[in-house]
Amino acid sequence: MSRVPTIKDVAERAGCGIATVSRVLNGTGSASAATRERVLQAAEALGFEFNALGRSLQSSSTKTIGCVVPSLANPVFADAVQGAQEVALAAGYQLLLACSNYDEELEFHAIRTLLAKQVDALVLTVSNAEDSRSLDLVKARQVPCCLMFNSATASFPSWAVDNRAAAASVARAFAAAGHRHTGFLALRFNGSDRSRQRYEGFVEACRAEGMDEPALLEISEQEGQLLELLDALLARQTRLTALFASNDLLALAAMKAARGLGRRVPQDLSIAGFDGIVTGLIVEPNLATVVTDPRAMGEGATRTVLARLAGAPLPHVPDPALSFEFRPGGTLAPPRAGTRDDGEAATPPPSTLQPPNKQAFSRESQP
Amino acid sequence: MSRVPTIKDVAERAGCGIATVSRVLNGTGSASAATRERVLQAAEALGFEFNALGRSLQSSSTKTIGCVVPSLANPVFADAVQGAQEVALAAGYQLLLACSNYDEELEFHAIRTLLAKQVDALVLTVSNAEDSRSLDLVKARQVPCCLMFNSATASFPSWAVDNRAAAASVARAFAAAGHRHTGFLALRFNGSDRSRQRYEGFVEACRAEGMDEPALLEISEQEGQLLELLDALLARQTRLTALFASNDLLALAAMKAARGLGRRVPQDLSIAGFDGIVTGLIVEPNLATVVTDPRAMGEGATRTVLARLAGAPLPHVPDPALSFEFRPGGTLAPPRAGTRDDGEAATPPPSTLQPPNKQAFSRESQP
DNA sequence: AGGGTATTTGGAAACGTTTCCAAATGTGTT
DNA sequence: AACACATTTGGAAACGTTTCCAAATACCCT
Repeated sequence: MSRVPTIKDVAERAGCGIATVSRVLNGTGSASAATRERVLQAAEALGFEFNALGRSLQSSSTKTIGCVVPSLANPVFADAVQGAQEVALAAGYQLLLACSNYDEELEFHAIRTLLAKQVDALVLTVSNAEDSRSLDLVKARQVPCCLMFNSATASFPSWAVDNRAAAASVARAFAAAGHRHTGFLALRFNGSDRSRQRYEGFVEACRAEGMDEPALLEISEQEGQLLELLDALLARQTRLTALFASNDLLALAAMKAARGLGRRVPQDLSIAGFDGIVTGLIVEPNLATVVTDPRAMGEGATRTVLARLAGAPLPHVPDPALSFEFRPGGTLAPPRAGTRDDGEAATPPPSTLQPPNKQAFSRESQP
Repeated sequence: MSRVPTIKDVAERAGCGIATVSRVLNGTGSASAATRERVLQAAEALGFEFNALGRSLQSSSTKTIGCVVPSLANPVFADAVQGAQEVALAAGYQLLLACSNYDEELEFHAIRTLLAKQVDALVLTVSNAEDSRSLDLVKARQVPCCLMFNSATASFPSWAVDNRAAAASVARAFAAAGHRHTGFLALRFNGSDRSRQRYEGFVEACRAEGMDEPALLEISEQEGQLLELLDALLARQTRLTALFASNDLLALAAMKAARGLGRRVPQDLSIAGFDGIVTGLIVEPNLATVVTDPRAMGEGATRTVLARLAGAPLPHVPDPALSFEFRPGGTLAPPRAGTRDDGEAATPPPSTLQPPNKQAFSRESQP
């Protein structure tokens, strides 16, 4: 029942002042061999551990980094957080994690709480980086902050992919395969500026390629019935020959739904995703997608804020326009002749790009 | 450049004492309408927010729950953490997250740090719950703690499945299909007591079913070449007709490797996994597996510690022996006649169990 | 032995809060 | 006008550290 020992208890037991204990245990300042020994002994005997609260209050550094992502259910963010966590750990920091669930209100609240807890820095993926109460708050508080996935802003650096350019590469792949009637599939559009940017880039590139304006298939908030909603949505879209989903999870769900409706992938409907999650390489045929490296983003963003904290030169942020790679896959093929409405012969899908990544499993783990 | 305002600044601006500010802003104790107004005004003007360090130091409560899992790369843990996070948030707590990377040393260090940061409680998945330095430390510190995935111990409750019983159900399914030569596939065995328990349960049940002693296929530490190692491993095991992987991720990898070796699944090799991750329902054929609910475990474990903190009656922990369900799948079928070495006719796989969960996608999210 | 320097030591302030307690102010009653 | 009593208020202690600074002690040299 004895409460957790404090430095005072150690001092008393060692018969010295608390200042001495602090110096000995922290290895700062000098102490005679005799006292050092007594202090060490006392600390050991009591099982003493410093209370980080007192320390942080005094030093105004918590060795903690706040991290906010929309959700961990998407492996993209789980990987990023994992990367962030590892980098933080290596530098002696810990991660205070919050999930915003794609809700701007929750996001704001989470960041406020993290700031109240005096995190030394923030690593965030926000709902809308360009106009964000959350980021305004961060700016006002002057806490080092780096974004992930969001595009960089005037105030904050970011480790991200150029979503517009990446989406354009999908549009070009669709065009090269001979598609004209395409669709863009998004889930809860307004919780994610990334998704909107992908849509914009896709529309623009489709236009540039002389394709029809893509249909926007948006699924709203409802939880728990994604497959049903997709069924309904796809059943209505009979002209589409190619579908670009704003992420791989959605693409895989669409694939399943389409097949449930009796539409073969890719013969009746080509599908491309975004992110390059490993599941896309497990399904048959492999999912065509834009491959990104979420783990690297989490690591990078964390290294960036750590460098700012250390006053060290900031690490080089890779060019977002070069941080992705379109990966062809069996889900993307020319439309069948019957569904094509232009006169050209079917073009084979581009095959100049790298084969599916053999190492993709390398980071997997076990329960 | 002005530093973050403290309660003292507010008091000064409002022309009152800090005690009054504290009372007004916390809504505790009384204050005249006039002062209340002045305080509110001053706080607003300065953009004041309480510093949680000072508060926690005084109240000895940080409203923070420490959480340690082996890794977020496995969706099982990502889901559990997500669940824990949501439950914590709803109760006004935040999650301080650490990943142990299946390393007992890292695990211990993480928990020590969390304790130093004065977390109010812990939610953990440890390497080995029965004999754990980490848990000894937790016990010594008397911090409320609940496990996830690990089996409950004398000292700590847990939200988990009965790994032995679950593994036995796989053995029975193999037996019912007519398999005799089976194998158990594990990755880094000694980082996970769950994996060991599954092995034990599997071996025991195989014995009870009169099958051959299962081959143990263990993959050691090396990162970055899982598929290659699997290839080598499987190439050597030609007698096996059925393989039980200690988790779905591994099962899916094995499936891919087997196919790469020209062995058809399930005709040449049946495969079963563990966890019931959604990817198993996306691949063709669907992965036979033991379905669990990791999110519920994260939520439950967190509710358990929250109840202890609140002095409320602890929530009922579901029976681990009933917290899983074997799900048949196309990857598990009777062995081909040629590979069978007993005289019996092939038994069709059990079909009494529920169909694959249609709602499995319901919790997915987007980037 | 005495003076000087180098080392060791502990008291006290500070970090930002909450809360106890006593003082001050306000209200109502005779 | 005096009193009892309720409300409002602020000073001060406490939470557990680190660190400044001055005091105390040790050591060396003449």
